[in-house]
Amino acid sequence: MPVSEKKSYHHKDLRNALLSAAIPVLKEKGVMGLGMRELATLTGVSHGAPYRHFSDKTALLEAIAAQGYRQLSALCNSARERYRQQPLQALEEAGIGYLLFVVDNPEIARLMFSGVLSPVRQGSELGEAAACAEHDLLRIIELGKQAGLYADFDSRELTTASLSMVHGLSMLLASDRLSGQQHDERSLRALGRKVAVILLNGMLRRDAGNEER
Amino acid sequence: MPVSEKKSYHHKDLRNALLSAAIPVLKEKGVMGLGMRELATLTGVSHGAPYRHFSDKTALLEAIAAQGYRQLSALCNSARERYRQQPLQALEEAGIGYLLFVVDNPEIARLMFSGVLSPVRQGSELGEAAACAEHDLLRIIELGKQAGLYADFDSRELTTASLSMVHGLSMLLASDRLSGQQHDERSLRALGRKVAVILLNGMLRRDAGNEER
DNA sequence: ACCTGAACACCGTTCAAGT
DNA sequence: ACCTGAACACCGTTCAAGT
Repeated sequence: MPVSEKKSYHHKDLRNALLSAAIPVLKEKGVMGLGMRELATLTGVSHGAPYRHFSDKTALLEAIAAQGYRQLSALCNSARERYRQQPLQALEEAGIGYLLFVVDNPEIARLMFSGVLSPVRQGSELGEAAACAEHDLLRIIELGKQAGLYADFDSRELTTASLSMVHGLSMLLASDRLSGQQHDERSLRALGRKVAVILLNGMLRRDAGNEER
Repeated sequence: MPVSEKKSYHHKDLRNALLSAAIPVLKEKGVMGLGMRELATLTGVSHGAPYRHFSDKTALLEAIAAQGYRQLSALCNSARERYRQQPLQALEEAGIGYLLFVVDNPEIARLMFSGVLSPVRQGSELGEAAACAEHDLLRIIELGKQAGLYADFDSRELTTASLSMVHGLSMLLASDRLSGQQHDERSLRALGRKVAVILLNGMLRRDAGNEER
């Protein structure tokens, strides 16, 4: 029996199969609707099997959230490298990437940000991934700071403000709380840009030739 | 047997008793840890009783979220009336009130904003309360807009930006995602003010004497 | 009108036993 | 090392019956 037929007693990579199976379920029925037993059935395995790979339902959810953070990290790093010489574009691109990710994956974002997954304990896979993503965003802001683009706020304040803005906008969009807003990429990019203008308008120095945009 | 001893067969106001009992449980164990049966026990009633008052666990959670929105409404309206002549102070005060509410009641905020309570169907108690709160915030921004304080953005953009900022900051704080940030009212007000400076700095016109602060 | 208590179908989780 | 299947304690929800 070839690999194509995975009827073998041992499921090749049950761990990843479970994670993959969880995502559509999460999208359709939300966190409260996702069940361990259902996941087992979906991956063609008995209901006890998942516990070889995840100690807990929470552990499974944490693994999914960690994947999400890794996507955010990747996205920040790619924006930073792509616009190495234009820190503002890099920031805007990362912000819009963040926004698109949250809108495309609202349930994963909920997992990451809703706090359902208790106060992230230090050292866990999830904690690592989250801290890493935060740091990757901060690096982008430091880029602009070092280029002397921003007004006299310290980096901490700038990061807090930027993160708050993009995070808030993303979550509002993800929960459909912005009346009459389209969710296609075009509209979202336009909205992101408008909000970015207000934010950057508040962050930038006024004296120099900040006419980069 | 006097009213103090509520051993009577009929619980006087079970509905509100259930809602009150739910809040501390929510704070301690989160949404996933709250059970209908537990709530029944806590209010001294059999496990079937709550279903006379809430068709569903979801209905109970929606009622709690609706209470939260009503608190936000109240807070906006009080800020608007208190600073009727200073639209910026009104906005800042409402924003900080929002922030304090979310930090003090993170689990309720999660209920309100996490989207666990499916796409808010029109006409429900929850939908009404949410729309009302949103509108009350918008009224504050309109106040400043009419006073000609803001730069040439339309009201929609200004509202989106303000709401995103305060909502994002609140949720980040509520889930402890802002490293090394204290949660006492003093620190929170200070943080809120710093972020408000950046935001308003981006929103305000520059020509006139916007030295209100 | 409101509450009780038995009942039902379903969870998450554990664990001896199988391969 | 990994999976099965029975078992356990616990859910949310329903409903006839009580007061």
